[in-house]
Amino acid sequence: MRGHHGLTVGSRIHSCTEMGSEDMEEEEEDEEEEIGPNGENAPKRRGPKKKKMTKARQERFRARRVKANARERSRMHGLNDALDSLRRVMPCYSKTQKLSKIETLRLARNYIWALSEVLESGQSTESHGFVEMLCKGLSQPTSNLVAGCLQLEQSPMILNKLEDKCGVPGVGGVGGQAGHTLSYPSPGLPSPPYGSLEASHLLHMKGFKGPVYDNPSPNECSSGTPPYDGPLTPPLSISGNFALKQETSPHESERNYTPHPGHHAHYLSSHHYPTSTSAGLQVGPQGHPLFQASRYELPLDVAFDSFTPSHLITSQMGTI
DNA sequence: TAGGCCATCTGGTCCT
DNA sequence: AGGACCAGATGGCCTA
Repeated sequence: MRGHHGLTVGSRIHSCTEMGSEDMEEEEEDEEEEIGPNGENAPKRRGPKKKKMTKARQERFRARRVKANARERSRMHGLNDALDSLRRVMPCYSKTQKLSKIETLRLARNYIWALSEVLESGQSTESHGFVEMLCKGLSQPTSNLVAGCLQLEQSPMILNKLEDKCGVPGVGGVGGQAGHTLSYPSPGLPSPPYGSLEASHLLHMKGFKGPVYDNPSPNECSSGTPPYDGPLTPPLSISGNFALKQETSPHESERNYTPHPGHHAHYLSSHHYPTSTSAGLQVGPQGHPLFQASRYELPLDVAFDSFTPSHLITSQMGTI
């Protein structure tokens, strides 16, 4: 069984300190008589004798450990690079305000799920359901971010649609209870600082030919991962491949997810969304999670334009 | 100060 | 034997 650990914290720490100490050299080579739980002599330990930890062995062990640490580090860096690549093709991408790892994975899952639904059932990417799918299971700040990106990109008509469906006002033009109002001079087109679009994101809007990698990691190339060069391929069996029920795992529900403060660390303080309820993320008839946010703010460089479902779909399916 | 997130170290396990 | 992968532990950073 891979990854199973029988060691307790104490024993591990103990073994660590032991390994690092000079006492290792004094490790007994002779086999002691072990006493069993009932006082009887326990059978002598079988297997190869524990080799004496000489200075040389200790040094070799240390060198091996250092090498292993370096490998592990670069492995994790590769993993993080891959995660970053994933972030870049997510509905919302911000260089300064990165989604956490877990939120990135959740959003990715939802994104695939939502796009699959679009392809299978022809559901509109601007529909309420699409937003719901995207936000399902995400923390409130993240779902707000995603929904906010969507809102920024969508027309007032969509906002109205959401209003109608949710029975709550859209985020864009409603005065917040807290006195913070996010208003857009021209709907769909953000005013500065939202105008700080990155070139890669502009591509989403004009003839997008697939996800853009700003700076492909050498690790990804070397790791044998082929660069993305085609349209997203929906799963053949959507219902079968995805847990459409979107059940929250016991672990997840136990977590009682709390928004990470950092998620809005760099947001504009003047752009808050109104509070609706603090009931948590509940997608459904009772309302869209977007509007249950206690607060919503956008990061300065949020790539709201990268989330343009219709652009994405049409560009990846139609223009290729 | 508590809690969330992250990077790193570490030892165990599996695989080549 | 050595590398990859995994998960636990730990400490740092940040924010409410």
